[in-house]
Amino acid sequence: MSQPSARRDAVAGGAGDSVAGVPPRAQAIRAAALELFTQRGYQATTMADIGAAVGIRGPSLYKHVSSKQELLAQIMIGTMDALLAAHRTAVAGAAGVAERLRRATEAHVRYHARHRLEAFVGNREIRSLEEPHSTAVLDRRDAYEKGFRELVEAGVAAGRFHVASARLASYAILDLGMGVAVWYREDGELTEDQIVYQYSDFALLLVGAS
Amino acid sequence: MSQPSARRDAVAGGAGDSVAGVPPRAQAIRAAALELFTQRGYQATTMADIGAAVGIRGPSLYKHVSSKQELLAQIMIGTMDALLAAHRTAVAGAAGVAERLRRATEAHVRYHARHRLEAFVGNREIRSLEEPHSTAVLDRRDAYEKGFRELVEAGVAAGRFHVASARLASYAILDLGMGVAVWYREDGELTEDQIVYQYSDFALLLVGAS
DNA sequence: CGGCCTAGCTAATAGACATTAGCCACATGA
DNA sequence: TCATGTGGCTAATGTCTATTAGCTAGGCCG
Repeated sequence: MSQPSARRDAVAGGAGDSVAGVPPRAQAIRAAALELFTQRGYQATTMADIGAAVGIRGPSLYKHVSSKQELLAQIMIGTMDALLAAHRTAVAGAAGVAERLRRATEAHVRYHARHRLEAFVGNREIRSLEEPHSTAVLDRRDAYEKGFRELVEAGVAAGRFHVASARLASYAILDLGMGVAVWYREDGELTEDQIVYQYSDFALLLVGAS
Repeated sequence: MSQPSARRDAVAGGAGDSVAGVPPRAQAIRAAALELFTQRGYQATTMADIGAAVGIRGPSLYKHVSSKQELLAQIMIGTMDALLAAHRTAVAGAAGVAERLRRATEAHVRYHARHRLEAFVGNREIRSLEEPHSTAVLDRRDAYEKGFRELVEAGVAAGRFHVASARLASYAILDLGMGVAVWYREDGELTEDQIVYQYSDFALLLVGAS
């Protein structure tokens, strides 16, 4: 396998990051909601729980956010946008289809490790989203999957990759990353970089990169 | 890669199968619950929904099952037992560590395709389980993961596999199968066998089988 | 025929929970 | 000093839901 990309910091934009113009209290609420949604799930998390996590009562939350559903929607749409942005940045300016796939996989896996809460909730709570948020997220998800599939197809067309089904290979690579969000821990036995590079190697193996 | 195993039918025991001694109405209820839990999630599914799916009212369900929680627990524990049994059957009597890993992966992926509802719910609703069911399922899940990890470790010890981390490789293989339960459809463009064999090849590639 | 079990029903029970209403303390700035 | 906006609180409100109670029709066994 070729060398991993040297760019290790191209992933940002998670729901916990501070955003200009958004009051800090609202940020803290979003962060607490993210944590609780991850641990208990959206439906099992009450507004009182979220309030308690930031030291206030449930009803007081409405001074900062408009509804529980909006909290979820912001997390999920923000996550998909960050993921799409990371993908585009990773792929841009990479030479050759194998290098592009490597970079895309690195960004994918890195995002799922570094923002595992967002990614976890993003993957599991689509059913809890109401319209129009639901389609907003599904559209972005489809676009993201399409990006990977086209990368694989381009490699096949160029004779550099060898797969029975481009769709199957891209699903496999995406599923690998999503798994990371489930089990990754910052204090685990493997560092983020180790996982990112291993999984990128896996991706190139899967597509039979020559 | 070597030839896929010829055994294509060693996976059974899903929650929808008829089981001796369990009245048919209870079976139908379990099947309906499984479908609804998959589509909407456990919490979002009401007893009235499940009742409607079998043509009766919510409270009438209690003539057949003892609680909503018991419905979930039976699905999840039954699923894990079936998965463990399929794994043991697949591995038993296989010659060589690569063949054992291939068979185990085949069984894993085949179960997740053929019983995608059970597998889907089994993966996503652990948080909805109450004790002692929760630990019952987690214990089985750990045992299952351990089975794969030991397979990979045995291959490494025998000098047949080459991985940086046996744990990472086994997580990757397991995650691949779980992904199948999310997107697999019987009428999709790929048959169950195509997916099973492709993914088994992927597994052997991932561990660098020689 | 007549009792009884099965499996359904509707009505009550009891508790959550998101969200709204209305009140109050306090800081800030004129 | 005082008017005002902010951000908290408690107390409704209205709805939803699992589960239990109590009733009934109908089939099966004597």
